[in-house]
Amino acid sequence: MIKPKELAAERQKSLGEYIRDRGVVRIEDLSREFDISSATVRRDLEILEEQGRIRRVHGGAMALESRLEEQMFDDKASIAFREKRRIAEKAMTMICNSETVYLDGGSTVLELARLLVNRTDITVVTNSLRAAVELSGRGPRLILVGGELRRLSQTTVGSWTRCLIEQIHVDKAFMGTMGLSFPEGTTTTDPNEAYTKELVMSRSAKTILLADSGKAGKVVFAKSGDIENIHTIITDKKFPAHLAKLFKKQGITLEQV
Amino acid sequence: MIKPKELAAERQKSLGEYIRDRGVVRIEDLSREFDISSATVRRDLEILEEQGRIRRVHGGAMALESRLEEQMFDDKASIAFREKRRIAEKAMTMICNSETVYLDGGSTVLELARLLVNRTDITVVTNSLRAAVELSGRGPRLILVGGELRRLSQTTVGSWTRCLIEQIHVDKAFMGTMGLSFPEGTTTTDPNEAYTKELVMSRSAKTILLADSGKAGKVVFAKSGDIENIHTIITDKKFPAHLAKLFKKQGITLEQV
DNA sequence: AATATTATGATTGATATTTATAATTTTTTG
DNA sequence: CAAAAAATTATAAATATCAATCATAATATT
Repeated sequence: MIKPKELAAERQKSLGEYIRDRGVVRIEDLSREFDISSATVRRDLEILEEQGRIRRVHGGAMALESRLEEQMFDDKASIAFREKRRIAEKAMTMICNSETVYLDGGSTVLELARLLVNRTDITVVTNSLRAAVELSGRGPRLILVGGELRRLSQTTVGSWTRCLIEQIHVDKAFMGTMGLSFPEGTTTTDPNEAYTKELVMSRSAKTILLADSGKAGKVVFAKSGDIENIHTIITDKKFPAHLAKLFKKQGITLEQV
Repeated sequence: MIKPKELAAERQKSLGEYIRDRGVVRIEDLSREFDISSATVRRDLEILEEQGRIRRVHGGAMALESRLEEQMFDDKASIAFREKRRIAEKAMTMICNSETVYLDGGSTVLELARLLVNRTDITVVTNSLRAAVELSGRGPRLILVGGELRRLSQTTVGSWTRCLIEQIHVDKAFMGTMGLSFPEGTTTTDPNEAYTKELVMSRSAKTILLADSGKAGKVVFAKSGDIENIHTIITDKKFPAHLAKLFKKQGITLEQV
């Protein structure tokens, strides 16, 4: 039985998938597995690298999917996905007709964005590229906040964001966070991101924090918001009681779903 | 079993379906299966590719990945793909080290974006959501222009875009267009989009227009740029000679690839 | 029926792809 | 640190595919 050689383009696709599956492969293996010369493997890898699909290393190639990004955004697989969705569902009920809302970055807020694809009555302002993509096809009127894209969070941050945010006013801002504690408030890893968050909260009538209990008590590098600026926190049942008490004492509405 | 010879158009339809079913086919197989010469197969494939129904590759043809997704945005990316990619490749050679470039919307410019995934030395400013997504993983420093998202083009437009664009200055702006004619210049369907385009061109040292020959002589609703503001036009060989002459007389560099 | 138009298939020089080999670079090992 | 091993790049030859051309067949037009 003579197996007809694969088409070059077809083979390159297969090669890419093969590499994605294994993570790393040596040229020797690819050459044997696909029954092509090492020169051809090299040329294919070169093409795949140009397309940004893989990264070539001495002796072979690596799959090029930033594990960090995957973990951060590998939607359904992430831990606490259920909690996050319930939190997002609760958040949605708080959006009234023809309101203008702000959507921050983070996986919980992204869940909220997904729930808004049929809300054509509202206006969404966001600095989250992922949220924007979710809502780009149909749904709310969508306003993107410009600025430099921060790769890790896939949000626009920095001084450019000011130009637009300073000119708007939203009814409700739905914010994510890395850490939530008392009395530090909300904290995040990147100062630019923190700055943008504070700015948004200052332009919003109400600030609603979406934070699963995993964030409770955590403090990371940069402060992104004062306790006083938060109106509502939506979290899950596992949120520590002592923290809940402290926040309530501050006049914050704390919803546990 | 001898089939009565099909009509050309009919056969092309069958060919298209055959390719969609298999995903990938080589010309040899199509020639045998449909009992036509390889020359005819090639001609048919050329037509099918022009219509954006398949993608031709060396040795055969491939079905397009996700037809549904593409059509969602009224995507013209797959028609005249070859011309568009060649134009984009030419455009890429014009981007020098550590430059800052602007990427407009449109399928040709989107092709250019795809070629920039490994250019970590440059900075890209764009109002195109799709270009942003292409470059969001890795590659150039990426700055998004904020504003209201126009669904059809997937670009941000309108007065919000001003806040950021007015504060920047780019080395080269790579612009798309719906129509290109003389003496009208570039035209597009949406006035907001036209406004944003003009603004960008005023903030760029050089404006490079990426326009396949299908745009030549077309005039649509809103004027998006004067002839005088264009420095270079990159188009394909089929660009009408009389228009080419006129543009060159205006001092515009016209590259036909 | 005569003619023009278009489609097809064969031919061929031009391109593109693959492989093998030699030269160079990088990595490993003693 | 240098020699050996391995991998990459560069080059050239062999092969396969493509695009242009032209003669012929099929179809449409007058």
